[in-house]
Amino acid sequence: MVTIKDIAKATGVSPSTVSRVIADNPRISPDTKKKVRKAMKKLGYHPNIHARNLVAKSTKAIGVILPSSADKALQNPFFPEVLRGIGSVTHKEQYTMMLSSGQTEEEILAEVERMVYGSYVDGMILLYSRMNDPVTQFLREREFPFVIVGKPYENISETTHVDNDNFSAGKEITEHLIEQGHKKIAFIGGARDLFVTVDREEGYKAALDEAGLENKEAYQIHTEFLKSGGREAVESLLALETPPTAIVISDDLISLGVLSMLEDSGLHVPKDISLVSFNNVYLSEITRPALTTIDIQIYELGAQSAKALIEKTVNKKEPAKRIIIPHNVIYRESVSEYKSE
Amino acid sequence: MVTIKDIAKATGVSPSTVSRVIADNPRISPDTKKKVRKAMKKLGYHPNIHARNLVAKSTKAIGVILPSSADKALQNPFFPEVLRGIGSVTHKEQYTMMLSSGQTEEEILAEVERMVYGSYVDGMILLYSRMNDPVTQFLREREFPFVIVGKPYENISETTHVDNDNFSAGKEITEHLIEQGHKKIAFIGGARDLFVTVDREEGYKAALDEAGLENKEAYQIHTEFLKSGGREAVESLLALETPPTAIVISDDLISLGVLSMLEDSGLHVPKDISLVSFNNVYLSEITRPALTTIDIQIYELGAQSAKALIEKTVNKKEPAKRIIIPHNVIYRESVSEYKSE
DNA sequence: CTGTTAGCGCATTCAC
DNA sequence: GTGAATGCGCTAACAG
Repeated sequence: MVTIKDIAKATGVSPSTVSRVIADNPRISPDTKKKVRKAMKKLGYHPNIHARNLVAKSTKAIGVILPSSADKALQNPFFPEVLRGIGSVTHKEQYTMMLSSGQTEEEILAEVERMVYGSYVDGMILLYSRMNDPVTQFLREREFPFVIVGKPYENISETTHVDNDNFSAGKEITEHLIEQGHKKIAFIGGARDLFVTVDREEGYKAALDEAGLENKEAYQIHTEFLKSGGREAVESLLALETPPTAIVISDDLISLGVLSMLEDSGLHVPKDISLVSFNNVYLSEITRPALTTIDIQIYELGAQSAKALIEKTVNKKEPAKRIIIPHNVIYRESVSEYKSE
Repeated sequence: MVTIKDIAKATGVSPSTVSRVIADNPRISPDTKKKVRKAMKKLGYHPNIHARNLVAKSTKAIGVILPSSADKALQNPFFPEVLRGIGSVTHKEQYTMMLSSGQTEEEILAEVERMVYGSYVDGMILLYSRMNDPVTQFLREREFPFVIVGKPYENISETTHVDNDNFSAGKEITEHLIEQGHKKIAFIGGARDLFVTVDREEGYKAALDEAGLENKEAYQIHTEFLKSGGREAVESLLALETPPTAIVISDDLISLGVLSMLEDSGLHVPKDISLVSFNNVYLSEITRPALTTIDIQIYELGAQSAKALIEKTVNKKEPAKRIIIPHNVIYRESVSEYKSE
């Protein structure tokens, strides 16, 4: 391993000079800078982060916390995509990205504690948001920089987060359905304890209200992201005496399941029933018909969160921010006009 | 920040004793251990990794390299799942996991160099395998510990990797089709420069050969993982004068697209045509019909690779290993018996 | 069984 | 503009 001393010896200057060259200290003569840099390249010098961090107190690393991996939601293509977004800026800023999952909430908390106490990272990005989350609490108490992707449950105004305007998104997409003549519109969402779901649903309701449409309780169902649980719910929805002619679904992944079920029951999308959803994950292009969905710019969600976090870590007094990533409707083939009989 | 000294002072012992307690050195009396540990807990001591690593030369961290993120393949649910597997063992072993993506090959190489030269990590897991990969080459030259998930392109016997027996998997699943009476079986695979694809295809061919079935060139097509490129290919396959009655598809994700296309063309799976694929990603349960697929145990692939890597980093002389994770067929509804006319 | 000493690689005073 | 000295927090000899 080639150290600062080695290159000091090689160039005949002192270690501190080399250190200053690395930091690009303006008080070093251009000549020696050039000389030193040449030697660094020639000998293949690379700074040792541990030594550097030990003294500098900054790790140039951020931690990314995934939801507990017991959570099937992890399978959502959402995550690789945020990770990509985060990675793009950490890379550009020469930051390092530490990933932490954990099967249970306790495991996650333990990892987070280790990371902050052991000074592994300068800040954290939470890829989930839960009520009474011990991790969030811990971070807040220690005043450790963090940002949430999504909507915080508590202290919203004091915690910087990057999110979509899910209410508006829900409203817009529902309005699109209404414009197409639909009047009986259902909503299928994931677990109700997620803000995303709730917000999107509120938007859906608001659109119905504004259009003077009936807001039927029976039209709103909540089901697990994946798997069978939802089957019965959807079936009962279709068995209603006046079944919906269109459905707003809170996540592309759920749409996939619903789509299959529908076709299974002999209902064709969009001929017999229309479908819209959210996220614009690659899946939504592959399905037949391709899904009309809201693009929430997942990549950008990640990139912006990383940017905000890094800002926060370099300037501890950076105020809490709320960053809203714009969304837009991607029109594809899962919606058709409804002609009232 | 509470250091070793603080707790030394608090308990009236020397810093080294505290250090020894941390390392659980057997030559420390149970009494002082207890005393010291109590103080650590009380004062909230947590070791500073940077200090520790600076002297100990081991980072207790591993790097995980994703394929270049330009690659759409990153969207494959395969990745979150391997990550989960890796995370489970890093967590258990108190290791840390650093993630690195990068848009281009050069970016990735740069990150890897930074990681090894800056002694960020003790070893790396590569989640891809490519011909003439500069990263692999670099790691090999520097004799830096790494393991590949998948099959290495060069020096197979000298590089430890964890993989499935994709040849057998391809053979078995094809045999299943043959047992069901199918004689005209096609193969749809991803890019041909991936070993996974090739191996699975070879297995498919071997099964045909053994059964004395014709191995038609026109029955084998290769298409991008996602998107439209494949549409025409599949359509031409169906337009053949004797179209296949069953298709082996190299990845669940591709199956999803093919499935939609098929239903689109009015062909019902499995009534009109049977489908089998690989990976057993959660998607394969959701589709209608649910896919008969090969479970390759992605989670285990990740976990074993992490285990192997950690072993290798603690014992540098650990010989190169090849770890084969068993697969098994998951029978679902995308296959039906073929009754020859 | 425990304390003392030294040093890991680097950034940063303080001198000159 | 540059060098010498100091210390970050910890582990690892070497003593005793």
